[in-house]
Amino acid sequence: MPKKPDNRAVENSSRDRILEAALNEFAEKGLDGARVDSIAESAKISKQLIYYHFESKENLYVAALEAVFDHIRTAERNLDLSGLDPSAGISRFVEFTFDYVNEHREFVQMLMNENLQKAHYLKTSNKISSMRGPLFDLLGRLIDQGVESGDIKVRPDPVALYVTISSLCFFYSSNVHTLTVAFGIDFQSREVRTAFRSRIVNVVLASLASGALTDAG
Amino acid sequence: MPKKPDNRAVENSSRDRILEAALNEFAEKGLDGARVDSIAESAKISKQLIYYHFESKENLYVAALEAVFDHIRTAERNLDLSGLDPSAGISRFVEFTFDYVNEHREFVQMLMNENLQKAHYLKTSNKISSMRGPLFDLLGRLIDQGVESGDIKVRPDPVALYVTISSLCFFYSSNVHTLTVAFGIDFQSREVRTAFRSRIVNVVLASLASGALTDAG
Amino acid sequence: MPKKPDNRAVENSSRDRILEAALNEFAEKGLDGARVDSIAESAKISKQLIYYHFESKENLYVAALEAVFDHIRTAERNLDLSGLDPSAGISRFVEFTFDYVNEHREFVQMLMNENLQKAHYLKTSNKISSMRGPLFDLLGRLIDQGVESGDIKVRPDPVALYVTISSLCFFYSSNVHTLTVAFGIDFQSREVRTAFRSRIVNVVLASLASGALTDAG
Amino acid sequence: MPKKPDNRAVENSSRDRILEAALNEFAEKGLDGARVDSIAESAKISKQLIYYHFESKENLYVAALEAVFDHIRTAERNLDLSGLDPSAGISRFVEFTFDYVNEHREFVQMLMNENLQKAHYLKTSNKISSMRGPLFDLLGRLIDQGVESGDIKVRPDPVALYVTISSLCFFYSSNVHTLTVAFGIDFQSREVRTAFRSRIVNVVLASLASGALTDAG
DNA sequence: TATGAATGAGAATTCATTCAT
DNA sequence: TATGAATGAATTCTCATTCAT
Repeated sequence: MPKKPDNRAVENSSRDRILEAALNEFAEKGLDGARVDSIAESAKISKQLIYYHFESKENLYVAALEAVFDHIRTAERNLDLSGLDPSAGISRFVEFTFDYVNEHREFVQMLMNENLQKAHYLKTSNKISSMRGPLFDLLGRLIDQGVESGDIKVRPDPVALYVTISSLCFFYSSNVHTLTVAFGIDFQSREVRTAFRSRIVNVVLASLASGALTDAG
Repeated sequence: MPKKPDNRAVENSSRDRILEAALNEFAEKGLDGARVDSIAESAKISKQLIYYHFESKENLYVAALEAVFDHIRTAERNLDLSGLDPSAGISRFVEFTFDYVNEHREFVQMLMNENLQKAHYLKTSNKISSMRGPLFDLLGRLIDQGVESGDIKVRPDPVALYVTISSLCFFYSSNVHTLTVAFGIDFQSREVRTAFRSRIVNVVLASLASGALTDAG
Repeated sequence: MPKKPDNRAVENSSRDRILEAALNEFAEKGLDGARVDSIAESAKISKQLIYYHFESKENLYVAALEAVFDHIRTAERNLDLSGLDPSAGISRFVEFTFDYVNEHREFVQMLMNENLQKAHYLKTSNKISSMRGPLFDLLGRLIDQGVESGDIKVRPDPVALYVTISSLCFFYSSNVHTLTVAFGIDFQSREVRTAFRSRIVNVVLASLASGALTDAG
Repeated sequence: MPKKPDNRAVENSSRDRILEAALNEFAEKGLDGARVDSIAESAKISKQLIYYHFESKENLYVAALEAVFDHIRTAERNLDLSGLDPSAGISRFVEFTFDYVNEHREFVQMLMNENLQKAHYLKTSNKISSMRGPLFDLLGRLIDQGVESGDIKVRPDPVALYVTISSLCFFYSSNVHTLTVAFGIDFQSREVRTAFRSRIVNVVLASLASGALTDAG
């Protein structure tokens, strides 16, 4: 007379389901536009359970925000650049960034939401201690390596490099819709994406080579 | 027996005040977050008057969106690059873009809002016929000129160039808050801004020179 | 073609109707027990109008509390003891108090509610500046008069006298229900009430005469 | 094969803790204002256990009400007036009452709550058979004694006497907060309390002596 | 053109209670 | 006896919109 099978692995805990549903809802609609009812519905639990687990809509939003950062951190930590020369390493780095923001629109949307709210909840959260993540340090090491090996002639400012890469990758993802309307080209299509992806790598490498990103500006 | 004085000038002003207040509110809070009450309050008129002039909150949002595009178009039309060689012209172009997005956060915010809503209202509006604006054509002409004069060795894709410039300028403005949190540097300060502004110019010129932005990618 | 008749006098403003309904509801059920829905229903207006006029349930409670104090103050001011000798004046005073608390259960209930909440809202309200009301001063004058005329042998402490009268009158009204259960007598009936009313007068006069209420205790 | 240890002593304690916590909560907040969650928290047990022991919030309220009456009955039964002459006996009686209501605010609060609800649950409870308690009978005997001995000239109505004493003592405790606000005197302080305590004794004795409390009124 | 009063539909949140273990 | 998870039914409050003038 066996008890219920242990299907814990199969059906996520309802807390997890709530968080996942919330993430989608908040990413798409923002804090104000999101509806607790609709989160409950997609998580297939009663609305009240949300309050049981998360206390308030705002708290849930913060939890979703933290989840999104958790995820990207893990992905970043798994990025392995060992064995690549500086230039290849930076290329890989750019590609990783471009792919991540294009495959994880929720992350991009949450970050946009946060910026629209002047980073209000990011500042609040003490779980998102450092927003930079491990990749920034990686970038620093690549620069050091490149300068040492002579591959990089002029040492770029790491922040400038990081922001440049972020700008080029993030904007493509965050502004797909207006770009698509503006140019009548489908920026979500594989072709356009691929073309921009490699151009961005080129732009970054050209900037490094030219010394455009030095500290002095 | 004409009784009503011709107070069109006065009447107009209340409509304008509403639009201005709405623009601020929508830019900061988005369509969902914005409150009609709060718009009425900052415009110092009754809520009803908003409905008299604009019919609905949604309409008012569209009007604000159109106003924002109206404004940038006018600014773009006033940009005079005559007498500048291609490289200087493109530099000026980049600087204009950078300055505009940093001085007109409402524009940036409205565009972010639109992207979060998959450009829903931009697609709808028939007043915002072309989103590209006059500058895109200007850019085309600069490229032609440069290629002809030999200043530009490899003809870049105009869309790629435009998107690159936009990415670098827009992201800086749209993500100021998270950047500030991430790096503990005040990205709104004049110094940091100036440094990034000239670096962006450099990046664009280096990209052009290196042929990173050709059609082929 | 006459417009609607001016029936303002007949049908109270809806704000007044809300306040009246609220007073009844809060008196009977307390702040927590009261239901905004039920207030709206008895006032025959939409629930939302309550928020339009009073902002919150709590605010409405305070308004009701203030109304109740407004009312008793007016009644007190209309009490005319001129021409009565001290003893008759004090008798009249006691009777007035007894009658008021028995005819205005809402007042008694609101005061009980406040005491259960440690006078939280009474302390908050700045409209209920002085809780003592004009009667306390009147009592002081009666005492002075009586002492001067020799009718009152030992000067009583005015606070002690006031509290004694209040105790005897208020308790009868506030505890009618438990008294009725305890003694199987209907304390709300005219007979019982009348009997207690005159006994209370006697008790107060006896206390005064005996010097039981002097300052020293 | 008895496995369960006899932990009745331990088990009991959680039931008692619930009851104690409930009593405090109900006394302070009333039936409507009380929160089951908050009772569970202060009793340091799970909310479910409350339902296990008491079935419903209402039941728990009744249990708390009964507990409060249980307690005062026990205290009353322990009051020993033997060996005191009628006047001293009545004084002691008054003092006991005054002290009890001032030291047991929960009792006072529960009674106020009941009166606000028109004694609804008092009527219901069959455990609180007689609300009068043993003291009322004691009072009757004191009167008989006093009349017989000649100490009391005019036989007072026992109910009138009881209600008079209750009024004076109970009101002081039930209305401490509003009195404190009204007169700017701390009615909870030992000094004020002591002064009122002895004045109340005086008032009662004066009333008895004067015949103010006879049946006829 | 302008407003104060009023409302319907919804939204977040609360809370007593039950379920499964 | 004990608990954490879960829920139905309210309940307060919000907000875009309309009505009457």
